[in-house]
Amino acid sequence: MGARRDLDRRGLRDRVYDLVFEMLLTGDLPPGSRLGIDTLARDLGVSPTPVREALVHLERTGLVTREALKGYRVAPPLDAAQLAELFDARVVLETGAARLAAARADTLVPTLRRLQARHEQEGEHVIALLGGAERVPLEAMQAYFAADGAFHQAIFAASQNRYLIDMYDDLGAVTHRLRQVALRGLTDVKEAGAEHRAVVEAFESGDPAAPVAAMRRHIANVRARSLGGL
Amino acid sequence: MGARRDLDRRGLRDRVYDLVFEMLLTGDLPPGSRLGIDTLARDLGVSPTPVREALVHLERTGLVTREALKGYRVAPPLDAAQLAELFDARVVLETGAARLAAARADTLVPTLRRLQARHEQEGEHVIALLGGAERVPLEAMQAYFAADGAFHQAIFAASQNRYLIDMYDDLGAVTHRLRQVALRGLTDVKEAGAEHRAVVEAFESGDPAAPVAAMRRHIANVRARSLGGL
DNA sequence: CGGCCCAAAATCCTATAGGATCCCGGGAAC
DNA sequence: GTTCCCGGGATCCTATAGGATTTTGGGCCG
Repeated sequence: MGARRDLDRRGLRDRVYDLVFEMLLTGDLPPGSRLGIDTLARDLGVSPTPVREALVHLERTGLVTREALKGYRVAPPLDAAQLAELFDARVVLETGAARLAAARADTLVPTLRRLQARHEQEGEHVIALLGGAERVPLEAMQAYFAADGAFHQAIFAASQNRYLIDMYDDLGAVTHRLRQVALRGLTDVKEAGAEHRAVVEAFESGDPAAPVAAMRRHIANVRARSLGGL
Repeated sequence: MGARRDLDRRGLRDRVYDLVFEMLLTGDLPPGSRLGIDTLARDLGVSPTPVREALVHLERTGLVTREALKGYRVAPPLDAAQLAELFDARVVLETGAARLAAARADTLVPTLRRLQARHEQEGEHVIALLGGAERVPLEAMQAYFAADGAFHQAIFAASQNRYLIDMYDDLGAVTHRLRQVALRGLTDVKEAGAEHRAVVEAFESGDPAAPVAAMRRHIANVRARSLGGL
């Protein structure tokens, strides 16, 4: 009941928000499909009111869209233009965060080394599974992406800038959706690992401009690999 | 009644959002003061339900804060750390937008010239009023800030990146709050005008890196002038 | 056979009511 | 005198009901 109490403590609206958020990230909901308020309320066993508020909250994340008096829908898939803009925005944020984080490279580098090791480990795991079966289990992929995300988030954390961190989190929700569509080739695991290593070494170099350049190259390569697969 | 119909068309919740948003931007609400849902509903003549949803929407802008089961409050004033982070984030976004906008300098420069002229005009207006009376009318100040904002927003518009634009708008709400506290000296009107001119010329130069550098200097100077006044 | 109109169902939106929680002030116990 | 407890008031949160709007399906007209 302690758990129940914690949930009550955050309010039912926040719980509904988390639930719907997860539903959207799993991706089993086709983009553009309706998110009926009453339907959601029935499925979740709550009244429409907290569902409405959770959807208002989700609307600002870009995961759902709203048309007044017409209801909510799962956000449509990203078109080519949005994809390009998304990567441009990521370059801006990630290079900016790298520039700020460079001032705290000494404390950042050990963390980065650890996360990079985890990232490569998960990558090798994926490669091993890839050789065996023809479909990699979802869990392994999620672990790999989580390790990749942790690496980037560590740099933002080191920037110690709450506004950049918030903006990156917002983009992260959209980015996650991207992975469902343009599942970038699993063959880029080695390259991504090498680029992460280059980023770490750039932080070690002491040159403040080096991490910025390394990160810019990394995102550009991710972009090329993602769009190339289309 | 056409207007009434348009308002109905957007939903009462959106209207309440706009109203509360304006209330917050005028700044007559002391930071940290409570935003009671029932109180707001009574003042606006609506039921608590749309007020609640408008506040959920506002929560994600950073203008109001929420404590579960305790209610909403006007966001507390920005402390020194937040101020520093805010300017760092602005540098990241504005230099990034300038880098992207540089590719479309030819169409951007005429617009910037026009907005810069308007900015300087409003600036001279403020200076003239400053010489006459001891307090500059609020309208003149708002016109000056609006011209300043339009200049920066034009660069973001030229970046043609909806994510950067959205992020800048979000920061804009917080930035506006800053002006109420750290009303940066009116004496910086001339300097700001010169810096804007430098930005325009940097776009004209054809060097993609020039606008980035000019914008970085501009924000750094704004920061110095703002924080110096404290 | 295609297009238009209208009515019914579904859905959204707002209002209201009741239960749960937090805050505050008074009184008793140590 | 201080601390603890507790009861009333205010506020938030969720549930439910009713009005307004959109959508859909059938029938009618051209």
